[in-house]
Amino acid sequence: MLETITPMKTAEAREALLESARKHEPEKRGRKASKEVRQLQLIEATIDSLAKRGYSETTMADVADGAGLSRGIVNFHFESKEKLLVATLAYMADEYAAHWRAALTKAGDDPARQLQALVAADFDRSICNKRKLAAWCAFWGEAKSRPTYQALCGARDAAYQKVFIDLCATLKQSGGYAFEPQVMALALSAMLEGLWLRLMMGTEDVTRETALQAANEFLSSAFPKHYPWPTAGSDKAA
Amino acid sequence: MLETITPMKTAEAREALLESARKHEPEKRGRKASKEVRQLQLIEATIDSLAKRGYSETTMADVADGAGLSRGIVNFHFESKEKLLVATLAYMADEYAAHWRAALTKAGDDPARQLQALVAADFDRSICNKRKLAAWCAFWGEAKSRPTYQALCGARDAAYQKVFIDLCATLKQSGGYAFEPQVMALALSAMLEGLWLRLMMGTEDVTRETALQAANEFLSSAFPKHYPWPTAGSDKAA
DNA sequence: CATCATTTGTTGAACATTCATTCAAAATGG
DNA sequence: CCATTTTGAATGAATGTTCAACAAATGATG
Repeated sequence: MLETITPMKTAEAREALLESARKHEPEKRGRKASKEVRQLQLIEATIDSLAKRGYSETTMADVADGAGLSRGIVNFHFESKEKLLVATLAYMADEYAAHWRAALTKAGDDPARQLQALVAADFDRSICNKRKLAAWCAFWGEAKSRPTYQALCGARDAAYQKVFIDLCATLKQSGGYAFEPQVMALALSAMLEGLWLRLMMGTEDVTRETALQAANEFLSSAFPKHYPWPTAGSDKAA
Repeated sequence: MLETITPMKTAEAREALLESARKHEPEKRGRKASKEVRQLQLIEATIDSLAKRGYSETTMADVADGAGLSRGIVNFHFESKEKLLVATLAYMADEYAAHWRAALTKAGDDPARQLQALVAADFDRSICNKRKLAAWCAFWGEAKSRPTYQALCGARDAAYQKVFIDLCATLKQSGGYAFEPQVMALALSAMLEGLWLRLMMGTEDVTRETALQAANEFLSSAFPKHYPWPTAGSDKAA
């Protein structure tokens, strides 16, 4: 009955919703804009549910409730639960890709800066928060037995792996390192994902800052000429 | 708290039971297996189902069918589906811990050998195969919203993290490295888990051998004095 | 050893619940 | 007034659990 805007969940979700709405619809055309906004609203509610209840406990009813809408609405905007989840994963993959590319562009032309920027981007607040990480992990857990998820998660990796390999090869040239670029790139990207996993679990006292620190120590170890260790002069409290 | 029937047997006795459990008896039904064997049989069937269908699609009926038994049997040996899954995770965690400790013991007293042995153990065939990795990942995906899973997965990490830290600290001493042991240990363990994730996905051409190679390159980068790079003479297949 | 009683393990159908989907009706907006 | 969107109850399928009956092992008794 009351059509007042239902209170958006987190400020974060609201921000993402509005930003995406602007991005996808530069010139709002009434009905269509409303439709897209509603879809994003449902996708955000899906991420919330995945983070809060896990994949296996995420229900259509919970998504609809989370969005403050009625039960049947999801099957109207998305044909089925399966398609809603695929759309959610695609949304997160797109968001990640955009963030990743932006970081790469912003880093300029120096390969060393580029690599560091890509690593740091993985731990940016907008990408790396418990809510999104939990959703990613929920999909990972199902990816093995779902080709569609596997493809979307795989696309996330494969496209970036080549850039990592090229950067490793370039730095190897200029630094005279002994590693194999392909192998080192695999180790690097695996470590980034592993740190995400650790952050998601959240059992230990691993924070975004700690994780980024670990990633940077990896860079200093693998590319000492490009990322020199901080000198003893700086503080190093345990 | 939930101390289900987890017989702390020796590795040999456990292996014998497992072998009996894996055996598929085409003979007529009837009780011809001890309680422990039947439980292991059901746990193995659960791992199969998790690997084949994923967590959310794993049903009691599928587990029973996979074990070649009737529908109601699981609720007899395990009280509920939830407890079956907890027992399965506990079983895998125990198996991993035993394998890990055995590798550490077998490595002798040299810290460098110990660390390398622990890394290599993670990619041993008995532990690191698609079936088990898929099951692990299925639990990871649900761990965020399930304290019990989180505790069991967390125990897997926390106990070993300290050993990693100590080994890193020791090697730092003898090698004069600049890293912070805690941070390097985090990077190392995260990379190992990330490689597992990559292996599980199985999209790229990442094999157990490739993954181990990446882990060893990490060791060579972080501890160059202890794990020197292979000279140009050795093979380096792409 | 034979027979019976008891415990233990197993079955499969019945039951209750949860949940995705459908759809007719109502609401909304142009 | 028409097209579009939303609602909420109805529906049917899937699934975890229960349970009464049954079968096999074990033990007791003569």
